[in-house]
Amino acid sequence: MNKSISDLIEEFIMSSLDDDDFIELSRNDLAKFFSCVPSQINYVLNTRFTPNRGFVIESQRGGSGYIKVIKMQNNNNNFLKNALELTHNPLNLMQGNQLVEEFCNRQLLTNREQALLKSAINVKALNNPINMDNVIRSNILKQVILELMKREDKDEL
Amino acid sequence: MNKSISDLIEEFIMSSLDDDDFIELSRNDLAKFFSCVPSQINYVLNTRFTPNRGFVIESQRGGSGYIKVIKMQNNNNNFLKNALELTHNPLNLMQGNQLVEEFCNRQLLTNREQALLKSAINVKALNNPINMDNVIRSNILKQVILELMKREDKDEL
DNA sequence: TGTGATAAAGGTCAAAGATAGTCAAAAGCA
DNA sequence: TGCTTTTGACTATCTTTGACCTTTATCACA
Repeated sequence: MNKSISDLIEEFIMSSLDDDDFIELSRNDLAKFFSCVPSQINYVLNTRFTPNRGFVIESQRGGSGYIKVIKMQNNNNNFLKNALELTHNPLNLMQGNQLVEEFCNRQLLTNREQALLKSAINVKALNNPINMDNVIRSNILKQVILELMKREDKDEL
Repeated sequence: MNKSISDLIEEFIMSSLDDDDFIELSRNDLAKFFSCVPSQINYVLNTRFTPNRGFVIESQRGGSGYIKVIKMQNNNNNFLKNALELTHNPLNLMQGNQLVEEFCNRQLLTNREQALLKSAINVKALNNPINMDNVIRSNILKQVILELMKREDKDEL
């Protein structure tokens, strides 16, 4: 696959996080390194290092400013509760997929289950005449989360 | 018989799939290569690389977008083929659940997967203002079936 | 020492660019 | 004449870019 600059920046940050729970970076330097405009760094952070995927961003402006990308800890109980909160609002395809991926990362779903659920919430599945995709998607995920909470520690995965 | 451009495009994609289970291609490049309009690629994909013939298409728009043509592994399973037929019509809750149970009986889904999918198609999940539940339910199951046909694995993590 | 100006970060948002999808009319052909 | 193929206008989605905005550290200087 032809990788976009955003993909490369994502990989770079991701691999920097291999060893540590967080990294601190300079938006301007990173932009220079990848020969892109600084705001593209924000684009990557906003679309790829989201809470749904288990990341938190902290930053400071001004002289000696920085951006800190933090990998969240694995506490699945809170995670399920938070996830349930998320389903109170409509979720677009990307947000829905990210949530499912995060379930998988946290070993709450197998890869196969991940793939099946992504199919269940994809555009073709939910395509409907009144454009309620995002609402239905979050309803579906809410029910799935409730099911997961119900079964937790009943099955061994 | 005189071959149409669509036939040639079909052959090209087909032979690209000889060695691999999937290929990724650029709609615009392929259209340029065959000196046709981009939408003709969609025509070929829609008429020749259908689920019935054992293919699934995935794609992404925007910068560094792509089209992925995937050879299904499991498309000889007659039960799955029949199930796919069923999803061409709306399915009510009972019919949907029965279908999922039948998958489980035939060892195409684990018990956990069964429970998750039943959650995904239950009344609360699909509740929507214009009562299209049954249509959406069958769309969801169609996508799940295609995913199952695509995969040959039983389970893993 | 307090403070206000300035420079050096990072943030936001919308436009432009790059792909792919849809649909129906036109063209071709059996 | 009726089905299949070809075309292109319009739409949807993702990425890249840049102008403009906000925040903060620091330094000059009263």
